[in-house]
Amino acid sequence: MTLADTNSWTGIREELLRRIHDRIWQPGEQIPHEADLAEEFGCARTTVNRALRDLAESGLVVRKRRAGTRVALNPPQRATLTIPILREEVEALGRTYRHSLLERDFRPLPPMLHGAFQVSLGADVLFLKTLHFADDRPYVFEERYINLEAAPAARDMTFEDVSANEWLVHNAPYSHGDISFFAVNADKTLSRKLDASTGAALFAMERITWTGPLPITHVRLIFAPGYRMRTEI
Amino acid sequence: MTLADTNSWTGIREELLRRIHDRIWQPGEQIPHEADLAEEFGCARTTVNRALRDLAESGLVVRKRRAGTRVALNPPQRATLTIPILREEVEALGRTYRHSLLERDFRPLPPMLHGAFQVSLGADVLFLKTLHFADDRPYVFEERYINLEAAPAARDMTFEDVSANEWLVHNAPYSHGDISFFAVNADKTLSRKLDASTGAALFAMERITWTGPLPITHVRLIFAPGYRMRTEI
DNA sequence: CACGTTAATATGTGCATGCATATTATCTTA
DNA sequence: TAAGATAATATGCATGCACATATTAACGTG
Repeated sequence: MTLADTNSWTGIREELLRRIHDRIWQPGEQIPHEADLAEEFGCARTTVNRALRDLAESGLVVRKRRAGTRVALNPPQRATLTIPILREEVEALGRTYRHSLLERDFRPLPPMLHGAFQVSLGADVLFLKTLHFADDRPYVFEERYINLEAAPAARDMTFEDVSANEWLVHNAPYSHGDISFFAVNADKTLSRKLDASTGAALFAMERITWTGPLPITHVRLIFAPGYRMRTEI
Repeated sequence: MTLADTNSWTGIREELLRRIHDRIWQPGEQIPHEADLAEEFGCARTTVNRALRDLAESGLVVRKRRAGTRVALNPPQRATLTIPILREEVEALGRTYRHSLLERDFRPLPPMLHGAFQVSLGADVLFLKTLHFADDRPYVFEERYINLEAAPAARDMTFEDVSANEWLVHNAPYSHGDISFFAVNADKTLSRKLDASTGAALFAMERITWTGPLPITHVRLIFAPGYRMRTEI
């Protein structure tokens, strides 16, 4: 083995990876089963299992009971995005964060969201419009709807000191959510707020979170020109 | 416990999750250690370990040896994107995939990429320009550079039947890579190829993959208007 | 021969245990 | 008292074993 030549599960994973990369095991081909590999490496089956489980998680091998383990035919690229709260993202860049609340009111949910974001009929939601800055330069424009049934305490928050973003993370943890990423053209408002030329292509993210069946918040973040969301695979 | 009231590691994970959501354990607070939890749930420490490891992976708790496990202060949203090869993405939508090769030649690497994509000085790379279709409607515009030192067999491929995308997945597996996502305005070429109005905001992705220290390919994908990349968290 | 039953098999998971390792607290000693 | 050695402790990891479960292959039986 190369580096971790111990019988650690990571070491075994590396060796299995090597065999896949070097085409010793072809894509689609079945690889020896756990017991055989355990014997070959002189370790417990549990250890091999751990390594194989990890490879399966990253999509490189496909496992099925009784059918065995085979090298994935089309290993999907699986990228993990870490989306921190904006303040932390800005501060991690070594810049100073601040935000300014542009609007805050209670209103009925706009019909556009009725499908994805189901609140009680006729109930008002809290609407917030916020501009986030990095070193006094606009960074993100945020529009947010908060379901007061899921986070009643939000009614009394001004969200001037602490951003809704951050407050919700601490006060209304979600169980699951949907995220989507897309591009939008800067309209007049956006171009003014984000210091972009009208029509500029802006990177945007939309997110809905729920706690159980109850929607918590719908937020759309539109990033200033030049923003890139990066990750490693 | 709620649903999986067995002493399975998933059941224990659910219960731990519930306690975090319900603020029984506050953010930043230290939670009981594995041995205690194991005793409480009447299971082996290994099982609790498995559950905690999973929570740590998703960023909800932070673990340190000796220091114990504590609920994360700012649980980062961690989203896993699955990026399949384009053909599979299109076919999964129930549409018919095809692609057409627009350009293919050997050229020196453009200076813009010299930083991120280091090939031998003066070596030519294979440049490909491809348009991907879904049901005969343009779907993605692709510009790709292939390092022939990493994938020499690419020199003899026409990439007319099988896309470079797919061919590389099968023939030049990568060990790691960088991905970034951003927005671009459609210039004249793009708007013509992708059937978009000039200036339209388009979602784009750039990806570099390596095998060890050797760069394999640099690709920029620009999606037709309206594209959204989605995932669940 | 078709079809349902049964057996074989590979992975999935749980348990008890022991040692490894990182980190913190405590105790020495100059 | 400050600094270094040492002990205590919580998590990390490996082992060996047993049983669960999904899936395939083999087998009967009408």
